[in-house]
Amino acid sequence: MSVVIHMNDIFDCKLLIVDDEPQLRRMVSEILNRDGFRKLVTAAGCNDARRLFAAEKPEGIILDVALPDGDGFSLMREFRAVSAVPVLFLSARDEDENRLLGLGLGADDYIVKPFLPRELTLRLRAVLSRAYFPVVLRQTEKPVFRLGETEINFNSGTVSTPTGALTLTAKEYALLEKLYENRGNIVTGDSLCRAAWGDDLYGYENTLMVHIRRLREKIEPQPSAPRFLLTVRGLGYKLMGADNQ
Amino acid sequence: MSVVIHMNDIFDCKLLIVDDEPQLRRMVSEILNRDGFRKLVTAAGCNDARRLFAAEKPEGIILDVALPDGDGFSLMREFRAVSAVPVLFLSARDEDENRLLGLGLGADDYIVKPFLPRELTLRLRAVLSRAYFPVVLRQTEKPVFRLGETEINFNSGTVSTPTGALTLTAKEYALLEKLYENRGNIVTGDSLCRAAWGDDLYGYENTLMVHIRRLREKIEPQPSAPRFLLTVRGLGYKLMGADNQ
DNA sequence: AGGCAAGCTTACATTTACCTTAATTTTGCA
DNA sequence: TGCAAAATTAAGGTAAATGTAAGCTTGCCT
Repeated sequence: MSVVIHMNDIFDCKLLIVDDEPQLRRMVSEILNRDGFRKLVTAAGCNDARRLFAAEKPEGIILDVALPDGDGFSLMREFRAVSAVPVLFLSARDEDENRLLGLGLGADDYIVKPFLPRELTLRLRAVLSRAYFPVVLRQTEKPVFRLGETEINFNSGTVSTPTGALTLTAKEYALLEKLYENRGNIVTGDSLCRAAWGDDLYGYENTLMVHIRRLREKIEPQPSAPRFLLTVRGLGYKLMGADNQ
Repeated sequence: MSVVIHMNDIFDCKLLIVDDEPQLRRMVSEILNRDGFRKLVTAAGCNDARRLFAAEKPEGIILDVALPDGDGFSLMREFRAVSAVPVLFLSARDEDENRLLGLGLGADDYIVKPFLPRELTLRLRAVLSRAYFPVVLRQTEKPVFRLGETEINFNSGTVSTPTGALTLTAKEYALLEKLYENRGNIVTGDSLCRAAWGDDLYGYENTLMVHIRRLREKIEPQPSAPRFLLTVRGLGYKLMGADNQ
């Protein structure tokens, strides 16, 4: 449980993405956003990056090695001169790999393009965890989510209703978290399964439904007539956002 | 911001699995299916594979090195002569490994049997990602689409009109998505059917019309006099683009 | 004009995806 | 080890989504 809470706080980090290719900027943004990072800032070049670094004070940087108006290595040295912000490099070819290793710049990690979305997220999480471990421990506040009369607290994994407080089980927590991250949007059953059981599950279709049912029993005033956790027949499930979309 | 609710990515790739052992065919199919790949075609030998390659036009191939009526290497050369389809080899023994590496055939990757389910999926995903990088990029964006007063949100699968919000069913979603992807252009009835029912549909002509009608009821202010989802007699249907083309 | 084919509409039948409950198995913990 | 909580499996039920059919309308061609 504590691990989950710890991970959740990593996602609050403000990240600066520096790449000259708009496509790649958008892709990285989408991957990270989809995987839970909410505070993303992008820069197209060194000058942009310097300005945003000063203005936004990001807590993590994803940095392309090759930039049109300079290079990632020297940019990182600048940043490192004034802050210990963790940096994750994106390098286009293996040849950069040697430079990264050899220069001993203190890059926290690097990824060679093309990369798997999952890999980016995993490495970034690792980098941020290492850097902010002591801080993160203290920063255990996560916003409470309201659904009508019921309040969901992801820090404690509890749901408080007018009739009392309940605690979520591990699977319930995982499912609700995934739904919450995509609140307002449809989440496929497949996606939910992966969130709760990982990529390698071989189980009955029904299992997910039973868990959804139990979750509804905890968060819905009337589980049989759900108002917040809706099923979208043929597509998946959807948790209502604050704006009821 | 936008969350991909469909598997609009590498999981949409049609895959051809070539292996002479029925057991292995089934196992690979099950692993891939379980991990999210939905379009799987299997072949028992070279001839089968050739036929299916021509008929199905797979977007990825998993190919056993040893086949009863030929060998995987030459089969791949044939495929590669006419297409850049990514190929993932399954080799029974380590000795094949040297050949794979040495021949420089351009195999995208290979796995030595026996392998972990997870490894197969991961390597395949990597192979497909590399191959379809630009395609995947384009498909991950799902902005909100406006048609006059009505707004279509593909993320939440909802249509909001001046009189309230409606949700799309699975078939309606599939059809509208296809029309949206080709907005401004005519989409044949056949193409729409394939989008909603897959390649193997046996049904009444009428079915599509009924669904189009239902869709119109949700997105058109006046379903009987459509302004956005037009029928093009003898050809198909057309969804108006933002510029009403 | 009139006939024909393509498409529309409506009501009804059927299917399938999902729900529900309960029994069974597994897991976590003392 | 044994108990309690959680997770999974299983079976039967249900309604929304989908499919079917039959009669109707529209546009096109001779």
